[in-house]
Amino acid sequence: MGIREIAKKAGVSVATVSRTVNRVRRVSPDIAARVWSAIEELGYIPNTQARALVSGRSRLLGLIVSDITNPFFPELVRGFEQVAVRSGYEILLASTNYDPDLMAATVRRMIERKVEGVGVMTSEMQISLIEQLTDRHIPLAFIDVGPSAPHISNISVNYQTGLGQAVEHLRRLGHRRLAFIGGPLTLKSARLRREAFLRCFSAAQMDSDRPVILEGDHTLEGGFNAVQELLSTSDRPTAVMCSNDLTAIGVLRGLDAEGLRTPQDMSVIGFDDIHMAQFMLPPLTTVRLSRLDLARLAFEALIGDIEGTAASNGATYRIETRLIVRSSTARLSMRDST
Amino acid sequence: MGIREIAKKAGVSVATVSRTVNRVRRVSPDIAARVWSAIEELGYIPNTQARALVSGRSRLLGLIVSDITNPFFPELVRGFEQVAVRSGYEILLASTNYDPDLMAATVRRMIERKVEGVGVMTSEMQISLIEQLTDRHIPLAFIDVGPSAPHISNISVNYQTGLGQAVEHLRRLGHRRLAFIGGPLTLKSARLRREAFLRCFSAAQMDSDRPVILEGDHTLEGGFNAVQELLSTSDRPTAVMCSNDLTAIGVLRGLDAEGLRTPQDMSVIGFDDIHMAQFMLPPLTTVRLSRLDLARLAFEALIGDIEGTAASNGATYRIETRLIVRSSTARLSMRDST
DNA sequence: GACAAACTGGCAAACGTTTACCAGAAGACA
DNA sequence: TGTCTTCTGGTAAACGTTTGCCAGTTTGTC
Repeated sequence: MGIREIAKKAGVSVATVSRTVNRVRRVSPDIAARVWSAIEELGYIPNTQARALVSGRSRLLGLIVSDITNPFFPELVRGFEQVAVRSGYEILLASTNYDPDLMAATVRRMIERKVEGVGVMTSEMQISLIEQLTDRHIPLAFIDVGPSAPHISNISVNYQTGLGQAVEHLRRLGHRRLAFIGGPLTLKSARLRREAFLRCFSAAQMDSDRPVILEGDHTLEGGFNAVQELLSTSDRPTAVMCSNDLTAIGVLRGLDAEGLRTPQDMSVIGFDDIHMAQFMLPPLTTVRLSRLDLARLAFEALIGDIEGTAASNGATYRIETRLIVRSSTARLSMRDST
Repeated sequence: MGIREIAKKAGVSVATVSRTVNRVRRVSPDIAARVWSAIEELGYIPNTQARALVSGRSRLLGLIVSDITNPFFPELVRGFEQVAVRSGYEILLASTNYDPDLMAATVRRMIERKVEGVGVMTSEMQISLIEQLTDRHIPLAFIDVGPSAPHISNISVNYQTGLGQAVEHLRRLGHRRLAFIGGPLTLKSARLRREAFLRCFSAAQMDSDRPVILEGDHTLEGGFNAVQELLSTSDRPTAVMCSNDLTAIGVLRGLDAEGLRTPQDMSVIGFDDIHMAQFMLPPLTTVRLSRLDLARLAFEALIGDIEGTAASNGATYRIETRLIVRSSTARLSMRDST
């Protein structure tokens, strides 16, 4: 079950077996054949740990997400896994559930396992933790919120495009009073989305008051609960933009609970375009942020740094967003336009 | 950065450092203190690979799911991860996407990484693959479909209870013509659900024809597409039971597309009770199968076998299901009862 | 006070690989 | 034919830990 047995069975040295398996340095065809058949016969599978120990390469990548339960992430995880496995890497997944202690423990686990890089798909990461990684020269790929430093790549999401299209879409439908339900303000990525929305709102010249800004928490419950608050505002908005799809789905449900219909009584737009969005009632108009692209970019960033093929310090990748119009938005009805 | 540096800094041997870190065999308090402070100072983190190599324990568990994108699984993964990490294990996640080749590759990866056990949360596993694992004495925990053999545990889901409650619920509401949208017939777990439904149907004495049985594929699209077929049957059913929640959600959407209302025109019941089910419009009546319990049981089964605390061959664990009534089911209206 | 038992620390051999270095054979070239 | 390369295979030293064994010291018992 070890390389030694194979060597003995094939009548060669362990070095030759290793070289055959790894296809490094020519080994004569007949000997290689002997080795392969011995491997076949004994069902030998190399031990990655030993391999990693001596070669210094674990071929392990960390992937940290904030909440695996949010459908956005499984789609991202799948993309990341696919491309990683194809390149011979394994992935170590961790869901931190927005808990800083868990995050710290996670980083430690990743270091213990000697990951060669980690994708951080969440914005809650203390500087000290980042340093623990970079001090050990472990490349990091952040989405949006990474500091710029050597061995840290950033996938920068262009919220502006999609959000701009969304606001414009609502404006054309006659909406003037808009609301925005954001994520927790402690999350930098949530703040970015909110700020981008605000900019788009200004740019659209709605000739109206400032939009109503509500704080959600990127969960279904958060969206549901925000509806009460939304409806109790004086001069009630006619359309609401949400910081993610989960929030929007919660809003849909909340509106229904209050006896309001979407989109007749309120237009709703989500963000992310999770697969399920198109199966909602009504199908959700939302801004698409491709998980597959995100996963690919994060992986490429990491690999580029690890294998030294890319400029290894602080590359920034850009990713676009765009509006997908479905049926949760509609022209403002006369009754509401007052 | 290795145990050697710590030893030198603390003025002790590597053995002592190892023993201090692992808290095995008393080491005198003052020496231990010296070691710990050296560790602290140098920011030493042990190398798991070296550890695993010599101790023969990787503290790695495999978790194979069929489709990480199905919300049922992330919830399960999270539970599994939580309890595993708490016990000092790491988890290697793989999503096979129902692809046998991917499954084979996955098994190989798991063996290479020397996992100590694997939870198989999918039913597509060829005998030869199972053998690859068991030949190496790697414990397996299956849900529903595992063969019974040494080192193979099974979590057996009692579909009967929940499904029975569901059928009875529909019967009381006056429904007599039922449909069932199953998963792919190639999936054993899908077959089990279908058969359990059939048994419950018979038991309920519906004094009617056999139910309409449709084949779905456990996806949103599958549910959506099945609706056409469902509506085109002669003597159209008045209620439909789905093999999982994703299918049910697809059905909700499909019915809406056909201009039918749920539950007035058709009652719908799902299976799993994914978190999102209660946020559908209407909130989905469904049969709950606790992911957390499932995860816990699978983990316990594995650990019991690994650490030899449990009867190590072929333990079977049982898990219950129960109906959660929400709003996607309603009393059969006069118009439909013919 | 003598002897045994129990502690505690160090030395060195594993664990299963990769890989630098070496040596012999074979081919190239004059 | 002699010398210089180029190939190809083997030997053994790593990689960073754990742990069996040994030895020296302390504690306990009579």
